[in-house]
Amino acid sequence: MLIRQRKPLNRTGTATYEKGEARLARILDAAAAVFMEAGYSGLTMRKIAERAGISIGNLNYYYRVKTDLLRDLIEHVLNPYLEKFHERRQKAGHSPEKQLEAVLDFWIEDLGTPETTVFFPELWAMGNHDPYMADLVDDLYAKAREPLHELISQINPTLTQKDTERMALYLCASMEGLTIFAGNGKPWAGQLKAMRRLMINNFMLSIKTAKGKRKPKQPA
Amino acid sequence: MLIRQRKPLNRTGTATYEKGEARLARILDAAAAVFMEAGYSGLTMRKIAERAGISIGNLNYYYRVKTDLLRDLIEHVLNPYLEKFHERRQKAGHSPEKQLEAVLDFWIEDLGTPETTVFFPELWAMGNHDPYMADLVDDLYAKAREPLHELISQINPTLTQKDTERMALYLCASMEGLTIFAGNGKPWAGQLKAMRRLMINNFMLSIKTAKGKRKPKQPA
DNA sequence: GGCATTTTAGGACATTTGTCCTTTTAGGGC
DNA sequence: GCCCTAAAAGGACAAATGTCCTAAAATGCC
Repeated sequence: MLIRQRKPLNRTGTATYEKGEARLARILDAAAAVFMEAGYSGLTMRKIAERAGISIGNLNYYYRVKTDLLRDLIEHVLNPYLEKFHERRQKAGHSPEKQLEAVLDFWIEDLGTPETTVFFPELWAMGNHDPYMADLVDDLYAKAREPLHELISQINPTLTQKDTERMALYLCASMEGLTIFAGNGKPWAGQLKAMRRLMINNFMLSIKTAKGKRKPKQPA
Repeated sequence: MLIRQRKPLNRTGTATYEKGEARLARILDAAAAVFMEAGYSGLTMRKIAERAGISIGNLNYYYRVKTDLLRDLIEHVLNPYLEKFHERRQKAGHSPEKQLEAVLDFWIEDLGTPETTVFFPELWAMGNHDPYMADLVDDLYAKAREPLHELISQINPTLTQKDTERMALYLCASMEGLTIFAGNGKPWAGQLKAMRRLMINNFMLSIKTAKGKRKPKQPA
């Protein structure tokens, strides 16, 4: 009797041929599209398959379980953000003030895109019920705040480490919160630019006027 | 032949006897509990019935369709917020500055509760796929911003209507965004009070230093 | 060109879920 | 105490959904 070995269990989200590789990317694109339209609760394997133009059986060949697909999907959508942020920061090579303004500018501008407007609130909600998602989101934001942290510290060197972190979190939270009100299709979407100016001005003011307790001795 | 009339179609979320009234409240409580634990995607009629200690048939007697239950649930959870906000504002009867600080204080404090931390992100996500929910959330925030609007205008009367609205939105968005990072169980939950101080200080600074274009003539 | 492996399709199955129906029990008005 | 309606239970059903299985088709390698 032949003991038929099932498909290797760890075969999930991988392909060997180029064709499979391309299909994999299409699947994740399709999943992202469905996710944006219908949200997490409306994300079904059949909708993804239909969107990708393949059969359920084929989709199941690439992703045996839905959770694996979901995780790959999140990474597939999230990764470009960190890249974009990093690259954008490099470009603004002026003073710390100008650099920070450039980063914030980009951040707030991005929050007006349909992808960000829809995707992130969904992530926040998922994070409340799924520890894995919570960790993923926390990591992403921690990395996104790093440039803020560094630049704030340069603009106002008297701030302690903790104060700088809090200031960065303040900026981050304020901008992310704006998504709900001035994101794509939201009631205040038309005033996103005005809000951006208002926020960045106030951020700069807050950073510069914050009185730090750090000794003014500069170690390096 | 007797034409058997079905249960009246508009019979949804109402009860005639006191017993039914109490059951109705228990159902919404149970629904809220399930919603908080499992999110919208995990909210099923059977879970609600089990949580409320009744049968699915009985639950279906009160709510024939799930959407009706969901809408009542949202209202059931949202209504207390506006009441609490209104009542809190009355209490702080000092200067506009003190009043505003009191309102913001309460707002940020509330965002640390489990209910708010879990419930609102879920609403934001739902608002992206359900126009009804989007309207509901927008209305709620519009009402919640009214006190801010009024107090900001008193603190800095040189601001135009539009500038005042934007400033109110800025505060609102910043605070709501903090939910994701310093809400109940979040990584920064322990520093919620510090963040509250930081934010309110900066809010006050922003309001006072904002240079308005309004003519200083006071119409009334 | 043949062959092993990947890729694809289609069907099938158990479970879950919203909704409905019928029957039984309880409550209030007369 | 009777009767009509409300309240409650339990079962049932169709649709949706995640997962699995098998067979066919495509693909790269020798």
